[in-house]
Amino acid sequence: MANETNKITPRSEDYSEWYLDVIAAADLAEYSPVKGCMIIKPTGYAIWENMQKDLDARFKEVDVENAYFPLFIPERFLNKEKDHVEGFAPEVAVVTHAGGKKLDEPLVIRPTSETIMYDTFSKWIQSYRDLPLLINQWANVVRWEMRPRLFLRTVEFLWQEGHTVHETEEEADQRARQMLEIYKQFAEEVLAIPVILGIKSDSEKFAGAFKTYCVEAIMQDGKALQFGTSHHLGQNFAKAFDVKFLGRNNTMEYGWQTSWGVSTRMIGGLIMTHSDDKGLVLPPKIAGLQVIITTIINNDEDREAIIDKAEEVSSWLKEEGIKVKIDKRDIRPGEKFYEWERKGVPVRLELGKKDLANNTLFMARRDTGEKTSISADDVVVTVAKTLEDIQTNLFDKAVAYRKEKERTVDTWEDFVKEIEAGNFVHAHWCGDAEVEAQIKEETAATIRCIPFSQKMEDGICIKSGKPSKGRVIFAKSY
RNA sequence: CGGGGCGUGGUGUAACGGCUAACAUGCUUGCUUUGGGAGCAAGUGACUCCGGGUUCGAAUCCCGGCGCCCCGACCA
Repeated sequence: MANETNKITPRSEDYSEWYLDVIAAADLAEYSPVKGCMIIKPTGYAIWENMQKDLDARFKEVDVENAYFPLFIPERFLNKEKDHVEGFAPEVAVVTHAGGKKLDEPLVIRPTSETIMYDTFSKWIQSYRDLPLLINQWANVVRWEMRPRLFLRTVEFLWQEGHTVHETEEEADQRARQMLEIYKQFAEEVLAIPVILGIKSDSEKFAGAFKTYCVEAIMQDGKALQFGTSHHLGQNFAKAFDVKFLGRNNTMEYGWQTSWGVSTRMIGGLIMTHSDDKGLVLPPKIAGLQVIITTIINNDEDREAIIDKAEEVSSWLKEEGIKVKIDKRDIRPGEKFYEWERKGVPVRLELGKKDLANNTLFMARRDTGEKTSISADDVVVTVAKTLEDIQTNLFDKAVAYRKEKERTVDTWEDFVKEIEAGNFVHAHWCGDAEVEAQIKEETAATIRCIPFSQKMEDGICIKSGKPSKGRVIFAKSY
């Protein structure tokens, strides 16, 4: 472990250090020898697996199927869509040599798979009867980013990318928004992260997209995190890759496409939303381990009885589908408590001589730190209810926090002040990209999204003074 | 690529240009312990990142490398 003393910098002192300390203390990940790449350790990967499992089930419910496409993309594929190549050119890794010789055509390591998938889709699709085509892929992608940050921005990352083809523009748009909604539900129900849905301004749009919808979340330092995106690609890629079909009226038409994805970045968001200065805090629904039973053994006579009881309680909980483990290591209790706290296990049950005598267990919850003695007979019900409580409490806390950080301003002075203070600011914007760029230049704030919840109201742009029809959300972001 | 910081036992740190490079922690062994990071004892462990220079003398000062971290531009 990077930091054996496991001291965590308080959030108030240095947010970045706090974030890295939590990751180290919970043993989630570390940087690899290849700069910018990340090694995800078992503890961290377990979280990813849980995310995959839950999302996969949600995708299947809306008829999306999994497939896998190659890691390598012929360079010419990328060049076919103008905005796409311009957007990704600076950050792609290219293989020029293989098999001991120079390749005739360089191979790009996928930064995303639109191009290679759509080349294939064009062969799969003949008529409107082949539509909609709904494909998802779990994969790694590589983007040579300038500055890495564990989970939030690494050179190689794991993600899920969904790609669909539709007969009509409306259907594609609907699908893009449907997947966005699924991300929202997943974020809020499972990760307990409240999110805002909206559409990106042109300058923040995905390279090659017609519209980019997004899911934005707010972290404990007030910065925004793009949690996920869903793009309505229009016919841009279809035209570039010849994704055509014979329509109902017997004419050839280009498909309407979408793509959508979430990545290991979500783990970063999870950490920054819930964790505290003692370490990781995991919502029960995503925790690899929901309950840890720590034995407290004073002398050898009690050892067997305590362990037996722990095993018994553990089996009751397992029967209810609760993920539980017993820590019977022969070390002092405090050491165990601190360790599981750092790792974010939602509920800790302590079992010692006194509990055995009273037929009780001592229960501590990670989110509030609250400790109570509970009856061993009711342990299953109590723990199940507590897990639910923790899930709800974490979400409510995050919602309250977001509310606290949201501001509505009408003057440039207030805008600058609130952005400085690390808030999410609702403000009028005239829609001019140059004004947007100027605001970014002066305050480091970007338009996170034009929220779906935007109320249409006349106003004047905070920067240019020109008329505006509604407020957009500005914030500093990761 | 720019700005800042830092390289000393496994880890975290200390040491005015001057004694055998110190302290904490870890690890090993033994005993005693166990309801919030235990105690005692003995042991283990560092060419002070590399290369040069200044000096009677360098972890310390100078020059040059290399590496790491943070901040910014870029981004899921």
